[in-house]
Amino acid sequence: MTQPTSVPRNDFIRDIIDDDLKTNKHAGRVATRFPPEPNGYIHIGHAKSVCLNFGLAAQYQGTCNLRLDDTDPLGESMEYVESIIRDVHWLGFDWRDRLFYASDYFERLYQFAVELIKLGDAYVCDLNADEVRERRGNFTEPGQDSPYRNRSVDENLDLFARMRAGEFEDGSHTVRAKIDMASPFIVMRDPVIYRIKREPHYRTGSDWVIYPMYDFAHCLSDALEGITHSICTLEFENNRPLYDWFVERLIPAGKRPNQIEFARLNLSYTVLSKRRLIELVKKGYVNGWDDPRMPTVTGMRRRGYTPEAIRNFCAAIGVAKNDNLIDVALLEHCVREDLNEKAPRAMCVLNPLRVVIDNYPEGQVEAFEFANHPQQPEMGTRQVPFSRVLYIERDDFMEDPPKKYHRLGPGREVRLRNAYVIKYESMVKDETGEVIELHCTYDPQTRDAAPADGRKVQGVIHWVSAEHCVPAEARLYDRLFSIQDPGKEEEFLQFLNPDSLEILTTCYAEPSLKDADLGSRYQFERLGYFGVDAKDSSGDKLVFNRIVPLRDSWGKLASGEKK
RNA sequence: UGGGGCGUCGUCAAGCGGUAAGACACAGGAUUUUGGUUCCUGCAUUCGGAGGUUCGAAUCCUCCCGCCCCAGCCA
Repeated sequence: MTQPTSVPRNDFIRDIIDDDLKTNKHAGRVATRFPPEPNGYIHIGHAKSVCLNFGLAAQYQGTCNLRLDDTDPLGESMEYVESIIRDVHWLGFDWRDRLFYASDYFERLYQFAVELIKLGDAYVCDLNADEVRERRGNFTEPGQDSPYRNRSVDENLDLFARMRAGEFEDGSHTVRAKIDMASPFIVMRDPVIYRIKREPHYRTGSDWVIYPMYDFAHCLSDALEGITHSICTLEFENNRPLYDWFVERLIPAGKRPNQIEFARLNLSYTVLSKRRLIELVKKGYVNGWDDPRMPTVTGMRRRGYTPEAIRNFCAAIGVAKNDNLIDVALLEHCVREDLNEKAPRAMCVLNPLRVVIDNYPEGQVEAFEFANHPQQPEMGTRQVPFSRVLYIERDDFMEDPPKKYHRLGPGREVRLRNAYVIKYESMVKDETGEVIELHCTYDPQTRDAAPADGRKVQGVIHWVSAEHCVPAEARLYDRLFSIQDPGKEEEFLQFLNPDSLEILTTCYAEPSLKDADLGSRYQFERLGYFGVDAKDSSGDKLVFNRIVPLRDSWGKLASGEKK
């Protein structure tokens, strides 16, 4: 597995690390970690964190662990763990043997809590959740001490052991850190560090009925793994005093990790809230976590995005502390930039219109050899048959074309890509008045040359031989949400774009695509980009996903008209 | 409302007292057998606002304004 060279800009974090290195704070080490909770699939927002953490480690010749932060059994599963492992690998990062689970630390975390109790810094509280909330105070008023706050160490130790042994009901007791009920940091008002929860854990089963809370588990897990820089998102800034509080009490100086926060990714027209993505999947608005409309890593993979493109995107957006709403156009730019270079070209007709070349010999077939890429001859060539009857894109003909339209219409000429210039002769309509067939003539001299008389033919359209083309299943997707920032809206489902419905249609591809390498990507000239996805293909059918959505609707995409 | 953060082009983002990088987007133009690509060109006299310090301020000070986060036994 290659470690990507493109890392996000991360100046302010680099400054911190450089400073720590200078003062020899962590004995010259740089150790980071990517710590997702396995309660969903990772998305483009996680990718930013992955690139940052692994990128920083690579930049400083340090290490980056993959840690599953599985301290709340509710909603966590092995399926999610496996998806995370797969997706981080796919993105191009390698943690070698540094795969960890917070759940592997349950015993050690328990011992840390015992130690904290012995220090007199934690106690067992008999208040239930409602009672705790009532006594927490609010932004302007301090909270009140729990009546159980001053139990003896021995009593606390005994109670905690009995919590672990399952003697108490769920929610009846907690272990709380004894800090300050009047702290302006709400999180410091005697936070719960252990709760009773009879929920089977996907890894530890029913071994435990008590589970550590994030604030307690995370910092200590970092310390246990020797993490030096624990990078998380901005909303944890308020938790940093608590992070430090635990670490200062339980971890020797010199081995204490530091938390650094950066702004999470927000993408226009995209929902990145895990809670909401789960809702989209569970309620069936999409076909699953890997639906090409999902902003998940696996969804983007099925849509034809490349790991390189995603990494470049993460590098391009930078890392800072400003709240942001990145224009999805930047993501699409990165995808285009990468695919433009590596995607072989092909022709395909989505909405066919039959064209008969009247002066082309009946039964004749020419096998043209086309370059797979206009700028990269090393990508080779392919054979494409040309014959008397072709299909062209319906939008490439207009009965009454506007001024700037330079494709086919009455009295017009157009070039068939890589082949001849053809001239319109007549059209055939059905009883409803719809054009169902065009008759044209071709100019045999124009195969690899401009018209001899110097006349200009501006339009170039794609085509496929009716007799030889292969039908394929095309899946067309538009963006899921219609407003720029659905992530900010409570009722985000009402902003589902009606045009985002999966469109299944038959397209007609050139025959060379029958042997297409499923899983690879093609750019369909004059159509935009499509990916070919192996996972969803059946038999010898081809499945195309639109990779880069153009701004407008599908109709405009095919016609490509400006304004 | 108390606290924690953040405010530089439409969107991101450099800048760290010496006179506003870059990217995307957008607008022109050139090349082009993809209306693609590529290639030029343009795009913040100004850094949330107002004062102040200084020869000099986006950078330092003061006040004000705006946005985000925190009152889960979620992470």
